[in-house]
Amino acid sequence: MPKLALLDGHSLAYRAFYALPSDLATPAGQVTNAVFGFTSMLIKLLGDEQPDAVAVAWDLRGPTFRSQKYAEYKAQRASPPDLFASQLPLIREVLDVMQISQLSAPGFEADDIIATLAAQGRKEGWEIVVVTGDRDAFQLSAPSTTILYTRRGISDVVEATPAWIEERYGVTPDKYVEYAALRGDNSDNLPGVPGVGEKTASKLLAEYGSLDGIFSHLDEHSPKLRENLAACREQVMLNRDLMRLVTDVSLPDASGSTVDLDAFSLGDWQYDEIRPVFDGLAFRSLWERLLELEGVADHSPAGHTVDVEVLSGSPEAVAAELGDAPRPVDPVWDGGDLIGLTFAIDATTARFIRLDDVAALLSESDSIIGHDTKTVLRELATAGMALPHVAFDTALAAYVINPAQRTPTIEELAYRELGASLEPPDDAGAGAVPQGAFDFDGVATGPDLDASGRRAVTVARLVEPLQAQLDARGSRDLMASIELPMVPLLAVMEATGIGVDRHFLEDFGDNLRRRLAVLEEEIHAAAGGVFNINSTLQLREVLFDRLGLPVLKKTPKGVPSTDASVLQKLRSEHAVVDKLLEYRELEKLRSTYVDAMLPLIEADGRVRGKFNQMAAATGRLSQEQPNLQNIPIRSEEGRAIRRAFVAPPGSVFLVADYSQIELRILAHLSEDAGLVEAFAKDLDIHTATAARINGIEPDAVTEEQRRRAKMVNFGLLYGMEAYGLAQRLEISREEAAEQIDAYFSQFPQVRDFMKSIVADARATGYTTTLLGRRRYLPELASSNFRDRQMGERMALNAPIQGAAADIIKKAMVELQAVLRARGLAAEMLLQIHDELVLEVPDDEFDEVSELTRQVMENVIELRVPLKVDLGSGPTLADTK
DNA sequence: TTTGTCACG
DNA sequence: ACGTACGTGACAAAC
Repeated sequence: MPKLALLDGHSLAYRAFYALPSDLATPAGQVTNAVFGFTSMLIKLLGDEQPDAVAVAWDLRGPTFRSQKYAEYKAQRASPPDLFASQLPLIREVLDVMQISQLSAPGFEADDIIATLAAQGRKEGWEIVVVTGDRDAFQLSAPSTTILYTRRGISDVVEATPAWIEERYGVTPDKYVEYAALRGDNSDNLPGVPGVGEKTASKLLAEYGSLDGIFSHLDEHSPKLRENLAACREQVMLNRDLMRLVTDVSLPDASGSTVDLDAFSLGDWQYDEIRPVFDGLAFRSLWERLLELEGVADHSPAGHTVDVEVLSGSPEAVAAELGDAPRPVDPVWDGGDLIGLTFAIDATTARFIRLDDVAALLSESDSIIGHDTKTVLRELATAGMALPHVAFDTALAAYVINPAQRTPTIEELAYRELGASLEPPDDAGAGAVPQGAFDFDGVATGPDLDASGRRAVTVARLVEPLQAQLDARGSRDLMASIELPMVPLLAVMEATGIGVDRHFLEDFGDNLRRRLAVLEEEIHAAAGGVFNINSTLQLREVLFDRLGLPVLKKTPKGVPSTDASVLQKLRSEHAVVDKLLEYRELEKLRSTYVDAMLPLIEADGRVRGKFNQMAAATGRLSQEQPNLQNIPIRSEEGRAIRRAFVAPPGSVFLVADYSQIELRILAHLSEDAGLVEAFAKDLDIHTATAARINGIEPDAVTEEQRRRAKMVNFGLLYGMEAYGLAQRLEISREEAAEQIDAYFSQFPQVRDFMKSIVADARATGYTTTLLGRRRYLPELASSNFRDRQMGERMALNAPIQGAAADIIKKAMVELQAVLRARGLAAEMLLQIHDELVLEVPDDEFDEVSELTRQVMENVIELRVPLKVDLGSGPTLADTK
């Protein structure tokens, strides 16, 4: 028996609207609670009831036969809130894209349409399921017609069978209308008989069988009831007529009096059309539920079961089966160790290769594709194995496509790009496991190889759509010639690490602790009591309440700040402030650079941080555990930490840093004559800037003038305003504004460039670097002034900081190629944004120094020369 | 997990 | 009246 599901659109949408929170919304701010709830109910219905055909009936605005018969019908109803009305077109869109028929008829309500279709369907041998939040539909209940009634919310659905209705209301479905007519319906503005509620109505109907029976035996009722019934007779009869659903509504596309119910059959869903609609509504979980419905596997690109075999045999035989590179791989981990790689063979097959055999399978002439390949390559490098090229990396591609987003997992990417639901790995034992992996009871256990195979296959499928997006953004080259070659290089750098003098660090830590103990005691004495100096809460109390120092600045939360800029200004107010500044400095060194570093030193005396290639929105690298990009250098005390980083005997550190690379990029991009000339002449840029701002000769520039010009120069790169400059220079806002005005009048092309950068970013929604790296700036379109201003500053900075990142990455790739081509043993260890640190054997020093400078200075041709300063020494403290 | 602070470019 | 210079990672405290 075919099954037809009939839905009351408004009724269900309304239930959803009030059942779900109105903060359910798309990122763009469209509230979607009704759409979500409706769609959720629809998907549940499709799964639970498995109907063959579905139709949704809608009420139309305007008069109905009911309102014409009875002007008060639903007259008390307020018009629905805008938030609800605005969602109805979205529900219709969802239904349209799912090819579900929608019906309405002028002068009738959705219920009438449903009653008509149900009556016809029953005649034609369909099983009917009516889904509604309106009790009027109970009159349709029959053995072959189930009413799914949403009692409350969207999940409390009851199957209103004839038995259930009789049990609940004491009447059979065919008497329900008369029962309801007696009782009335407040929501439809139909008054019932006073004194007649649920109990009396069902009792009367049970006794007299019908309204006619009740009214023809009026004398048998109690005087009060008799009076009320008599008075309401007209109203009750009217109620009955209005509540009785019409079963012969003439519907559009009807041939004669009947509709082709087969036309409501569910069609083949076009997932590529449905997905954008669900994506637009941010319906991620609903999309996944949709995919889980029966019949979906055939349409789901990565939903195939991937057959994974644990391959044994000679590496040559495996290589033959794997075919030509590049090879899609997924790493298999067990307890933190890489135990092998799964290679995708085709759309339904993959092979797991143990790590021991991988070595014979992958050489420097091979290439792989994968998701976050650096993690794998680092392990291979650590094991001393040759590293293959990386032909594509899906995680890295996602980063280049949009560097502001958190790096997606392979599952997220599969969902986003392929509309494929990729099951996360099962718990141990669920899928195929590596051969020989058994637990104590002899049950196979270990990493899920099926899941690994699915990931490897998915990686291969993702290349094309991601590459297309890279192409569309003009980022193909950036990806191919910079980001991808960086992967094996960074893997080697991570595996190499840097030498640390543990004993020096421990001694330095002891020294710090002694001095901190003294300072702590002195600070407690000055404060008149013991407190935790590291607690800003407690320190605030001491400084501003107990000692009564003035509050100069507040934190974003509105409480007094105790940061270094505040303490600096309070030095003259109280002797404890100097001690606090010193305490803070030493405590930072102790906690972050001594105590945190010591446990990271590995057995061979080196620390191995991880470079993050997909973190910074500008294209920079970052580093963690430990982060060696922020080792102190500015203060004398902090610089001492650098003595802990040591080159092995027979080698030295070579430090090569770009001089003023960001200002040079600004000169190049703005083509400002003054700036370009200053760099062409290799002048001290801050002195030259000061000379021009002040209209004097460079020789006449004072220290203070240079300091101010330097601040202006740096501030420019960040979209500084007068307020910020004033704060940093500790001058008045007016003076700061004058400095900035003077700068822009001397360097007018810089001003024009900055204006055009922001204008372009506003027009396109993104910025682009010299080498094709995009950064999207949705903040520029924000309705919030502060966010918009932030967006403008980011727009100014991103092309400059990003270009610098592009340039040094390109230099690293080229330098590595040259070093390896020449068979040199020198290794890159660190990249600190505009600086490279290499470890160079003494006998290679001259050659590597010259190569490094050559490569870095000539990696790209700008309107101004790139300049590299070199330093070297046995520790990082003495490389200047 | 968030906040405040501070190290770097 | 607000907040006020870009980009990171790490620590300690406090929730």
